[in-house]
Amino acid sequence: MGRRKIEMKMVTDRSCRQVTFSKRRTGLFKKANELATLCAVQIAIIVFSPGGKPFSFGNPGVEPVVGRFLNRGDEHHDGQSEPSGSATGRSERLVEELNGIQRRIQLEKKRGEALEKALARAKASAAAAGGGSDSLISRSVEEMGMEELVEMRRRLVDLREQLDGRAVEMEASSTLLLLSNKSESAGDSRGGSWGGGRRRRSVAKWRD
Amino acid sequence: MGRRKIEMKMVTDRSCRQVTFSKRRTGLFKKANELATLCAVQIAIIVFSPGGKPFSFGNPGVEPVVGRFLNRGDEHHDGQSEPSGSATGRSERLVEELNGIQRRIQLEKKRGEALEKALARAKASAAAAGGGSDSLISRSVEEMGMEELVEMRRRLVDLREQLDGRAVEMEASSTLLLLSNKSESAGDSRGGSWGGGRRRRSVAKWRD
DNA sequence: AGAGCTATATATAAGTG
DNA sequence: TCACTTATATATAGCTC
Repeated sequence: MGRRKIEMKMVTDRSCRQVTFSKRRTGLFKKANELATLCAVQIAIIVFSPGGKPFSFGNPGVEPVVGRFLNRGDEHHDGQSEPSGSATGRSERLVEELNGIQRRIQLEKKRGEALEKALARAKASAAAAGGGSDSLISRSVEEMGMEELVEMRRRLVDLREQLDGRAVEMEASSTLLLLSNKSESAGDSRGGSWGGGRRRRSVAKWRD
Repeated sequence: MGRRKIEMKMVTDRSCRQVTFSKRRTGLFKKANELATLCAVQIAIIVFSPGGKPFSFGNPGVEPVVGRFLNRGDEHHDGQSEPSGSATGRSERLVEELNGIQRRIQLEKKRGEALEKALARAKASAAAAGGGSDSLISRSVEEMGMEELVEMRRRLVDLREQLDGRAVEMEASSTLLLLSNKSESAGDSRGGSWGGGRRRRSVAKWRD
């Protein structure tokens, strides 16, 4: 969206990263505000700057939205509201978190597919331009293969780095989630047929 | 940003509003993902659809970010504090599943980046044109590269399929786990599929 | 619903003061 | 580091299937 296209990789330069963060944070909040305005919905965004400073946006505020998400009431909205006393709140929240993860997977999948298509087109294009010789294509493919090998190696290294620390975070939060859930009675009646191995969507409670 | 400029007022038509919500929510999450990637920051978004259904995005997850915000927020905080504890066997498994999914997301992301690079290279190579190439030597390398590509793609496609099934499985299984939390029995074990619903594809624990 | 498809509206990477 | 500008890259409104 600027003079040049940038790679979706962490900006290495601290200064540039800070600038990018500020600009994009502004843009993100603006988008969130538009979404809230156009669709009259509750939304909350929490983001920590590279320096660790917290920034937030919320309609009508961060706490009401987070609270609602965490199932602590505040259902002052027209839509459906949790049956009071429901013990499935946390479960549903976890499910939504999982759904969120699933959506991210879908996003990445889409991106991958788009890239594959583009790659295919590029190769076809190169083939057409190359006339009778396939040397160009061969060279491209060859380089790509080499590139892949290098990338794969780097990928593994990066991956391990990213996982360290993240796994810890995930573990802590997830554990808290589960432990806190334990103290409640789950007495939900809908689950009668769970043991039978019903597959797919069972907890759909919202209409979207 | 479309064919026509729209007023920043609530979209009156319910149907249009829903469509707008879906599109913009997708765009917002995408932006958030980019921000998180480019600047390596923690971010969480929670939004309720017009119908009241919750959607969320989080890097590394909603819970970690919200928790950090609530506990150490410089701007807001409601004094919420979570008790800490150790993981149980069951939660450990769930945590591992979550971590696994997170790892896969990272892999997908990396894959996209790699393909993107390859694409750029292919284009550049094709554009540069004129490059002579000897069929003798590069032939073998070419074939190797080709095989490499084909093989890698196959594996990636497999991974994608697994991820899709896995995510769905996680959703159902987690819900089952939590709902039947008090009945208990746990048992489990690493290898098997969960309680009831398995899918045809047995998910091989990472390694390939 | 949900997946494309443009024509436009916006966001924003660099550049400039 | 900020405030602005500007050339490009993206997002998306309205449609179609």
